[in-house]
Amino acid sequence: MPETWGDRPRSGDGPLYRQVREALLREIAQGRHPVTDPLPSEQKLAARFGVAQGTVRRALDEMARENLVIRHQGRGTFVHAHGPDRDRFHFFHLLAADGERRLPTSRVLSMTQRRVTQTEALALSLSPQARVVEIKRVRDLMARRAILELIILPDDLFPGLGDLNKTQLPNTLYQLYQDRFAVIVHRAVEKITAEAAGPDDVTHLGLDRGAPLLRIERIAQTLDGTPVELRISRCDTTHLAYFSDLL
Amino acid sequence: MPETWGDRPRSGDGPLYRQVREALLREIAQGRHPVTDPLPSEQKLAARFGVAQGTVRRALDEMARENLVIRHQGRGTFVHAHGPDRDRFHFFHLLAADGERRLPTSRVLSMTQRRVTQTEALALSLSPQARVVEIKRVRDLMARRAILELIILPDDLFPGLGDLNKTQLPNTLYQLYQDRFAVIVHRAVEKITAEAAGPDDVTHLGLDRGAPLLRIERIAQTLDGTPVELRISRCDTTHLAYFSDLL
DNA sequence: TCTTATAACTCTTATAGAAGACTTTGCGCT
DNA sequence: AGCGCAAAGTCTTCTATAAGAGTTATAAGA
Repeated sequence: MPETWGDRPRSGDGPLYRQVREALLREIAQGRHPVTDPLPSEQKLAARFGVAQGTVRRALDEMARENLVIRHQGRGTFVHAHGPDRDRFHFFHLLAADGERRLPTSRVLSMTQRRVTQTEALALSLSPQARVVEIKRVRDLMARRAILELIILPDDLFPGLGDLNKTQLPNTLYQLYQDRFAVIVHRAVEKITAEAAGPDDVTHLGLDRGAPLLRIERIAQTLDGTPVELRISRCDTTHLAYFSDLL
Repeated sequence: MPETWGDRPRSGDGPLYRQVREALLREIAQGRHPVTDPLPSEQKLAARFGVAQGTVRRALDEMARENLVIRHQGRGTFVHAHGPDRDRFHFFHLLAADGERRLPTSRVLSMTQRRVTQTEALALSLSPQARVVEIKRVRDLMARRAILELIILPDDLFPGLGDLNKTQLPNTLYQLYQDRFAVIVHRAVEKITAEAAGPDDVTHLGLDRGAPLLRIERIAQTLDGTPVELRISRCDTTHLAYFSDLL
C-alpha cells in the first residue's frame, strides 16, 4: 500500500507528538499564551490538534524537560518565564570558589545608545546601521567587586529602554526584558576565554594590570533562536569560579 | 482506610517508574549489564519488577535522556558507554574560537605513581595514604600546542595502569578506563577559572610568563557518583574557547 | 542474494484512578 | 443580611496500565 496518506492528513512528517510540539512552540514564540495564564488544558489542545490527550502530554512533557514550559499539577501548564519561582542559577554559573550559590548585586555605571559595532552586529544578527543600547555595570559577589559586565541590546527589540534612568535598572535583567518588553530569554550560548586585565578592569575591579581574568561572552536567545542580548562579563576569579556540569 | 499498603508491596516510595529507574541504576552501577550486550527487553524487565511494560519504558526513556543508556530500535537498550558512536564533544567543550569542532591530539609527557596530595584526596574522596597515578600530557588543537593536562587517577581503581608505557596511552582516555578497567565515566563537574601562566605553561605551551590562561578543573564520576578522575587542564585560549550551552 | 520471520523498539491511542489546586455551595454565627 | 468557614465539586496534571499498528535490525532459510 502506498503511504501517500494515512487515516489522518498530516501536514508535516515525523512523530505526531513532535508536530504538536512544534506547533505549540510556534504559538508561544508568536507571543500568544501570555506567561500569566495557563495554556489550554491537555484535553482542549488534544481536541484542537485532533490527537489523543496522551500525545499532547508527551509534547508538553518534552517541552517541560527543556525548560520551555512549566507544569503545575492542578493548575495547568505555563510558558516558563523568569520570575521568583525560576531557578536563577540556570543562567548564572559563577559561584563562590567553594561552590556556594550566591546571587550578585549590581551597580550600573552607564547606559548609552549608539550604533552597533561590526562584531556586535554579527553576534546579534543586526544590520550594520542598527542602533543598540549599551549597559555597563559592576557586579559584586560576596561583597567583593567581581564582575565587569557590558550588555548590548538591540534598540528595536527594547524600545524606550535607552530613556530609562540607570538607577531604574533591576538586578535581574531578564525579568525586565520579559515584563516590560515581552522578550523571554529561553537559551543562551557562552564562550569563555582567559584574558589579561586592561585599564577598565583595573579601574572597576581593582585588579592589577595584566592580571588574568575570565571573559564570558554570552548570546541570549528567545525561543525561536533570535539573539536578543550580547553580554560580555569579565570576572575576577580569585574568589569565584565558573561551574559547568557535564551530565 | 490507612494507606499502609496498596495492592502492590512497594519497597520504596515515589512513582513506580522512578523506583524502577533507581533499581536499574543500582544494577548498572554494580557492574552487571556489560556494555557489550543489551539490557533485558522491556517485557522481561517488566515481568521481573512486576510492573507494566510502559512503566519500564518510562524509566528507560528517562535514563536515555540523561545519557545513561542508549536505545537502538530493533537491537535493544545498552549502557551508554564510550566508543566510536558516542558524541565525544559531550565531555570536551574546548572548540576553536570560531566554534568549529575539532578533536585534539595528545602527547604524554610523563606518567608516575605517587601518594595523593591533600587537595587531590579531598577532590577524589580518597584516604590521605592512597596512591594515585599522575599523567601529564600536552594536547594540540589545530596543530597548535593548546592544553597542558594533569590527570590524577586513584591507583586502586586502575590497577596496573602505572606499569603501562606512556606511549601506550590512547588519546581518548575514557575509552581506556572503560575497556581495561570497567570504569565508565558518566558525569563530570568542571570548575573554570583564569590563571597566570607559570613556568610549566611557559615550557610546554610556549606562553609568556604571566600570560592569562584558562584553568579547567574537572572531577569525573561514575554512575553512582564515585569520583574516578581529577583532571586539571590549562588552556591557551588565544585560538580556542570553552563553550557552554544554557538551555 | 533475496526473502521471510522474529524480536525489539517506536508511536499512538485509550482508560482509570490518584493527587493537587481552585471555585462554589451551604451552613452556622453574628 | 452579612460574614466566615468547611465541605463538596470541578478542573487539571500525574501515574499506571494496556493494546495495536508501524519501523528497524538480526537471523534463518530459499
